[in-house]
Amino acid sequence: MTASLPASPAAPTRRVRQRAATISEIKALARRQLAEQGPGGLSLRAIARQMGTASSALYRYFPSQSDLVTVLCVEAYDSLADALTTARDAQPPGDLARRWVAVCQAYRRWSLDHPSDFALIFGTPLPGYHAPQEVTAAAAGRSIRIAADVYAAAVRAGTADPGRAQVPAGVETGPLWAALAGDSALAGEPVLAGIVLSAWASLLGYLVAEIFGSLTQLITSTDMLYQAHVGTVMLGMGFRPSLTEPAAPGEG
Amino acid sequence: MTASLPASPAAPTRRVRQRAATISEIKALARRQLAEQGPGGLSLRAIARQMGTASSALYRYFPSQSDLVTVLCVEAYDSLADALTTARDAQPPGDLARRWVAVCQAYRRWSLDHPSDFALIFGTPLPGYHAPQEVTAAAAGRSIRIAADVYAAAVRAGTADPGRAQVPAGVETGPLWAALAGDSALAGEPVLAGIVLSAWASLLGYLVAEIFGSLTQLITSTDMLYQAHVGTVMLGMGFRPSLTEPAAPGEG
DNA sequence: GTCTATACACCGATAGAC
DNA sequence: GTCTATCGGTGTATAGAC
Repeated sequence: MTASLPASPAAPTRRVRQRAATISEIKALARRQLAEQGPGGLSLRAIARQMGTASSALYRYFPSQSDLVTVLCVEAYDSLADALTTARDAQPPGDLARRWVAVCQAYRRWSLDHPSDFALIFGTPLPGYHAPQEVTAAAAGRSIRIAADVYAAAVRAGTADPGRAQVPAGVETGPLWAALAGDSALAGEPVLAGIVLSAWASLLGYLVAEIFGSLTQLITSTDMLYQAHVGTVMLGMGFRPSLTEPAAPGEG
Repeated sequence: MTASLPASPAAPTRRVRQRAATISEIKALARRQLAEQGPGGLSLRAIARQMGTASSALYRYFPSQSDLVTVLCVEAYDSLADALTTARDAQPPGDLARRWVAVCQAYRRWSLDHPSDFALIFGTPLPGYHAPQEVTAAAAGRSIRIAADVYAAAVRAGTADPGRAQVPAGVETGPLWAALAGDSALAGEPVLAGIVLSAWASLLGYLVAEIFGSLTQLITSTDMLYQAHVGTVMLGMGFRPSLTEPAAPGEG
C-alpha cells in the first residue's frame, strides 16, 4: 500500500525488465537443450552452468523444473495456434474447404518444423511429469477452437454437411468443451464437437505415427499420404466429395 | 567348443531356469513400477531394493536400463498383437467388416486396459529413450500386419473397395513394409499399404487423444465417439457405406 | 530480490574382491 | 553372480552474504 519508492506502475522498472530478460534466457536455453539432447535432456544445473550462475539461483525464477516445463508447453501450444491462425487467414474467407485444408497442412508443417515442441506437448518430457490440465487444456483448446470455427463456418456455408458424417446422435460434450466454445454457436452443437474432435484426433494420429513412430519407414511418400489422409478426414466430416478428390481423379 | 561339463543342450539346466525366473521377476517389478509411478518412474535401484539384492547385480541380466525398457516394449507390442488376433478370430471368417470392427475395438480396449503399456509404446518412457527401430519395428509390424490382412481379405471379398478411398496413385512403400508384408500379396499393393496405414494412424490418434490428452474432458460419451470414428475410418477405406452407418440411420 | 555455498537424497553405471 | 565401494550426475532445500 504505502510506496516508499516513487514507483511507476505504468512503465516497468529496470528491475522487472531484467527479470523478464533472465526468464527469457532460461527458457531459450531450456528449449535448446530439449532440441539438442532430446526429451528428458533438460537439466536445470546445465542451464545454470551455461548462464554462469549457481543452480539454486534459478529457483528465484521457476519454483521447480516442472513449472519451467509447463511454461514451455504453454508456449508451444500458443506457437501451434498462431501457425494455424496464420495459415487460415492466408486463404480467402469464403473458401472454407481451402481454409480447412490450410489449417490441416499447417498442423503438420508446424509439427515437422518443431519436433521438440511437438514432443513436449504430446510426449513425456520429464520422468513422471504430467502437465496440469487446467493450464494446458486452455492452451490446447485454442488450436481445437480454430479448427472448430472453420468447420462450423463451412457447415453454415453449406460446404460441409454434418448429416453425411458418421456421427452418433446422442454424443454429449464435457465441461472443457463448454469452456472452449464460450458463448459462441459451438456451445450448443455437440454433433459438431464430435465431428471436429474425431477429425482432429485423426490428424494427430498421423503426426504421431510419422514423428514418433516408424511411418516414414513404412511409406516413403509421406507428403502424399498426409494429403490423402486429410481428404479422408474431410470426407468423414461431410465435406462435399468433389472437394476431397485426389489430384488425378479418374486415374488407376 | 570343448565342453568341460556334461552339458545337456536339450533340457535346460536348473541354472538357466533360475536365471529366467530372475529375469521375469525383474520385468514384473519394472512393469509394476511403470504402472504405479507412471512413465519415468522406473528405477533399477528400486527394483533391486524390492528384490533384496544390490543394484549392480541387475546388470548381469540387463546391460542397461534402456535394454530393460526395450524388452518391455517388445512384450507390450506382442500383447497388443495377441489381443487383436483373439478379437479377429472371434468373428466369422467370412464377415470381414465385422472382423475389421472387432480388431478396431480390440485396439482401443487393449489400450484402455493397459495404459502403462500403451504409454510404453507410444510415449517416452525414459529421458531421451528411443527404442531401437530394428527391434520394435518388427514387433509393431505384427499389429499392422493383422489389420492389413483383414483389410486385404475384405477387398478380395468385395466388402471394401479401395477405389472409393482417398488414396493417391503414386504412393510408394518403404523397406519396413516389404519386411512386414513378406511374400504375401500385400507386398505388391502399395495402395493398400497407404489405406491401412492411414486408417491405423487415425485410430491411434483417437487413442492418444483419449489416453494422453484431454479428450475425455471434451466429450463424455467416448465409447460412442470411437464407434463413430471407426465408422469414419471404414468409410475412408472404401467399406460399403451400409456397413458403417451409425445405430439410428435415419434419425436427426 | 538475487546471488553463492553447501548439503541431502536420489539416480545409472562401473570396478574389483569374493 | 553377488557383493561393496565409488564416480559423476540430477533436482531440491536451506543458510547467509550483498
